[in-house]
Amino acid sequence: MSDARYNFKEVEPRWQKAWADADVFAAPDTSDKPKYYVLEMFPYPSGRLHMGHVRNYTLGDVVARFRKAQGFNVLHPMGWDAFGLPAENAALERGVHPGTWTRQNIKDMRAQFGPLGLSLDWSREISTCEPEYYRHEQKMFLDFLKHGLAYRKESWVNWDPVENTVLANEQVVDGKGWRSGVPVERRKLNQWFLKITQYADDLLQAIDVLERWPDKVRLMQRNWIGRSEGARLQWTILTPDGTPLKDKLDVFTTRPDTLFGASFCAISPNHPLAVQLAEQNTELADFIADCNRLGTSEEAIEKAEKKGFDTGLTAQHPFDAEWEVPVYVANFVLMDYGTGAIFGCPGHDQRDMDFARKYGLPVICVVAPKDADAADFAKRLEEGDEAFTGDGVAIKSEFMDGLEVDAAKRAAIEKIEANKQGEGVVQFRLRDWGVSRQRYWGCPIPVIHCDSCGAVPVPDADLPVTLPEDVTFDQPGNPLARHPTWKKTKCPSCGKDAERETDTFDTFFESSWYFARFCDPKNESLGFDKALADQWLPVDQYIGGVEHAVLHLLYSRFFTRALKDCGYLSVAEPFDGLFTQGMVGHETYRGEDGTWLSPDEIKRFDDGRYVRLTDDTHVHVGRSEKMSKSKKNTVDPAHIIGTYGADAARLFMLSDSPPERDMEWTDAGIEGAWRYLNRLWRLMQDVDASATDLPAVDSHDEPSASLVKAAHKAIAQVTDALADFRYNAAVAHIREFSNTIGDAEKASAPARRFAVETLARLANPLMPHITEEMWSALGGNGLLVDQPWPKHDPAMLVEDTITLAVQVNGKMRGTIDVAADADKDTCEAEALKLPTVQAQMDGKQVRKVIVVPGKIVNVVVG
RNA sequence: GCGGGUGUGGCGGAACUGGUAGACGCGCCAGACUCAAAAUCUGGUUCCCUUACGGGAGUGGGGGUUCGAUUCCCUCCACCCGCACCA
Repeated sequence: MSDARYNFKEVEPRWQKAWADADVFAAPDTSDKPKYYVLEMFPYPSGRLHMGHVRNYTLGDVVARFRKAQGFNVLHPMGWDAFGLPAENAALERGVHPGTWTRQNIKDMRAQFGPLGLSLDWSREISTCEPEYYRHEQKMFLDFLKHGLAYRKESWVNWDPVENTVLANEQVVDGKGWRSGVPVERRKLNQWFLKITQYADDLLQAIDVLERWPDKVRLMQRNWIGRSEGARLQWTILTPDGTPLKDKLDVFTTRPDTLFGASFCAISPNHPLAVQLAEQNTELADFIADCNRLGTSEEAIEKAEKKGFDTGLTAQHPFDAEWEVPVYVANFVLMDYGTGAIFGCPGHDQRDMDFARKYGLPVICVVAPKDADAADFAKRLEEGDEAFTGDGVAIKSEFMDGLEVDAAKRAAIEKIEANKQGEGVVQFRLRDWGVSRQRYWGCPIPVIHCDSCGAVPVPDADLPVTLPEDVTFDQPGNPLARHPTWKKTKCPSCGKDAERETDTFDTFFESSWYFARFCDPKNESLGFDKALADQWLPVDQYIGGVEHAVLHLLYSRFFTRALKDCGYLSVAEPFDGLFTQGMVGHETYRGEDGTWLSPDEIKRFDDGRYVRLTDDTHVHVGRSEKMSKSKKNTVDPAHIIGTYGADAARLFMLSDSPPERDMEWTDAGIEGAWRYLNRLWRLMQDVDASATDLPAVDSHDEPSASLVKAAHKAIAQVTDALADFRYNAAVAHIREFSNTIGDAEKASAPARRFAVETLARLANPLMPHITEEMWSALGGNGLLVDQPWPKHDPAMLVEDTITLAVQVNGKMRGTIDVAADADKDTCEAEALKLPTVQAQMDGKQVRKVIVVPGKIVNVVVG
């Protein structure tokens, strides 16, 4: 009699050691097998693994183990996204150096990874905060400079007043910093930019090719890139006394067809013309200052009134020199989009309509629905407050009259181009990626500023530019900027005294190419060897949270293209398949005073009431929300794994919900998973390991035959489910199969042994430790992790007799058992014999009988 | 406001190209074992009527197509997510 309970504490570490000793997860660069690159978004080394990590890496591990068994040469690496602000905050709070803090966290987290039993190739581990890593991205940046893909310019930026640094557009969410959560301010700074807009069209079009990406993410990227077709046209600006300004006003529009409905022009408060006018006009200067003070937060925009300031200038209509419209500075015109100037057509743009009504500007209808009475429609529109933005035909528009919107647009653009007043253009919402950050714990930007030569690249021979260790965090601001000596250097070009760039790269810089570094992680002279990158890339299956849909995932797509154009590698798309997993949540609890309570501060009664342990007061139970410290609903993975083991944690995570959906962590769920492991354990102990002589399926031994058939069915079902990320369904099929084995008491010993062995093999990617133990107990050769994936025999799925559903008028009335190849007449006759069918036919006639072979018999009566 | 997604028992969720709705699990109920508990095992568990046999209703609401709809079409509702003064 062996142990009644499965002892994971002994079993799991033993197999982890066996895998490590045999080095089974190392990915050789040369192999006969086809490659398969599985990657999960690498973690920031916070020091603590959380449940979100466990879910992410478990999902990736299932992919990796399944593909390995299917005969692929699997690359499944792990590393650390090690630069970032939390390290500096730790330095500030505890006086520990960011490097020391980060490296200790990496050590701690690596230790926490061990008990999970993941199939990782640790020989490829990388850490982005080490010069061995970031020196290569300094080189890449210099190559981008040479290829015109990086530039420096002064511009308005998003300034996070808490993090004391600039943020990229993608890092501003609802007008707030993505990490600090405080409203960003606008500042004008000199910044380094990467020319992501150069690839806007390609990044957009190639989304169509990313068929193995979630539609949601593809859509988000499409919207973010925001392509719109329209025209740019130049308006001549006249001063109040009628003299034209030297510079014409460049305006972007998507509706050139509505030009004859123009009633004003408006420019952004930050438009050069506005700034210039404000120099002589304090009222305008105050207005501009007012606009800039306004936050960009959601509420601020919502509440903000559309305000304009009449400059007194007028703009000459492009198609009619006699026609002049007023020029406003308006708070709703963005300097960041288009040209920072618009023409207003109140009849066909709601915002322009609101503006026109407020400032008493004319409303001219120039598009009417095809079937409407044009004059009547125009009258109502021009008297009302609603703009018409639908499709229709141009009216009161001279040469465009009668044309539908699209045709009118083309005609307008033709005319504008013929008149040399502008041209048809494609405008993107996407902005260039600002990568300068005024922080210490990041990769130094390898540039030297010289008074005579300007910004000079650091020569290749002087790379890497490493971070100084002796920095202080006793005051706000960038420690690099106030370091006494670090920035002092000589100009590589003229040799005079010069200063280093003290900004560092955005942390998304490191994560934009790490997947390529894993292909050749030890390369000292290059970021990676081109041949190796070409061999392993693209990543076949990438897995991570949807929160990076337009951050990391877009930057990486751009970066890979830029690297390609600089000759680093050959692929343009880094991630062939993407899977975005849901969050791990937990119920939340609040006391009567509103404070959050953790699960161990409350007590649940059988009747469903919850009270606070300290004083028995009522506890409000909230819905499941993403685990967070502030809501006190976190569950520590280390504690769970210590109590139930990695396999139980993995099983629960995989079985509870489909992987793309949010899941709720519950005690009952993990308990249930743990019970199942013990069930597997007992199942295994009932098997005679020596019964290896599985006979051919014999109809005289029905119990054995059906068990073997069930095994083949399970192989087919589990294989399909694993192949398309239906892991919860895979678990259901595995459990169903174990129920079948448990019930098959009359099956022969060889049949039972075969079934349990098959079960172990199918469950291996999900529960690698206990299945390895089962394999070994059944006398399997070598390690289960090295075994090929089982194949089902299609002949085994064919049944002799089948059960057909019988309906009367579409309602289920019973079932019949017939031979699998029974003809329609037989099925019909059998169905009509059913008493429940007869009862329904009382006094009625059979109109017809529909027999769908193998599916259903439907008797239509009436 | 624009765009997208989701809606199935007490709960998480199954259901291939329209064909036995509720697989699998959680929870719950009953029983076995036990002095007792835990663990385990057996049976039950969509709702309503019925001792049972059986019948009726049922996949967010309403309508449609079909012999047959969770699945296809129209419409409405609720919730979630993304973007948001984008010219």
